Amino acid sequence: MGRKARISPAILLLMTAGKHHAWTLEALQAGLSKSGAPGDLSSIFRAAERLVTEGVVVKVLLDDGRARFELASSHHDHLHCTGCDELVPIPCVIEQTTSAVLEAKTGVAIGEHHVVFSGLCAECRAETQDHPR
Amino acid sequence: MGRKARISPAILLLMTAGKHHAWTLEALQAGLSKSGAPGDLSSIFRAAERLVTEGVVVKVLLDDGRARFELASSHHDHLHCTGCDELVPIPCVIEQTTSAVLEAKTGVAIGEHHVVFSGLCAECRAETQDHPR
DNA sequence: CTGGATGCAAATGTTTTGCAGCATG
DNA sequence: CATGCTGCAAAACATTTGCATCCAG
Repeated sequence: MGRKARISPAILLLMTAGKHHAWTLEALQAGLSKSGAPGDLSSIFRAAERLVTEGVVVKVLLDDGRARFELASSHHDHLHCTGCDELVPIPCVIEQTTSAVLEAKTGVAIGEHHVVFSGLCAECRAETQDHPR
Repeated sequence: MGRKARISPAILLLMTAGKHHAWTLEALQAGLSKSGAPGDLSSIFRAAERLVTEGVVVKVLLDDGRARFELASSHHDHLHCTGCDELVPIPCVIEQTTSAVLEAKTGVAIGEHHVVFSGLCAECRAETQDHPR
């Protein structure tokens, strides 16, 4: 085989550590760097994509233009704090029947859904008060 | 004031015409061009942003990396056909209580939510069968 | 040796900004 | 003749790819 794949395992380690729920490529790079495993964004990108292909990790595309990677697990939706940028997992809010009804109504075969609630977490609200403008 | 703003009204005209529900910048450019009002993407971009600021239009960020603009109206969610790339409006699927419960549980002050169902519409499913690979 | 992983650099795709010109009022 | 919209060009951003290299087996 090839060189001992340093990045992929390190990514999984980071994610398992649980500091964040979802990681941008830059966050991964920063985290890896701290762990003494610096790496190029492209390498991290490829490792992350590899993990996605393997089904170990899923890619979450937020509408802020940056993708996040998180450990694959049962489906859930997300809550995005626009202040600290943290992505918090929440139980899926779409009932199974909802998709079925939509399919019946629209004729569109629904494959998946993405739900993102956005707002400010308690901490960020406090900070906002400190710096009103 | 400045030159008669050609683009903004033309955009609204296009959107009102109702050919699509949501328009990417390129779709707007193509549509305007057909209407005899060619324009630069940057101008269209600025006009669209202006309309957003005025509250006439809203920007919808899909996770395919391209923003869409649509006429502002009552809140609704979306159904995205990944085949023809059309964005279909659907009634909001998030109950008011859902957000409230989430706020209570997480402490996050929820400002808004984005729900996008994705799949293949009937037409695109048919085409897919024609071209299995 | 061989194949996969890595780093660096460059290409991509889209959005955004800088800047000078010009039409409209 | 001032305002602000426009077009062209280039910057900004995040992602993605090309390519030569390197290392474990």
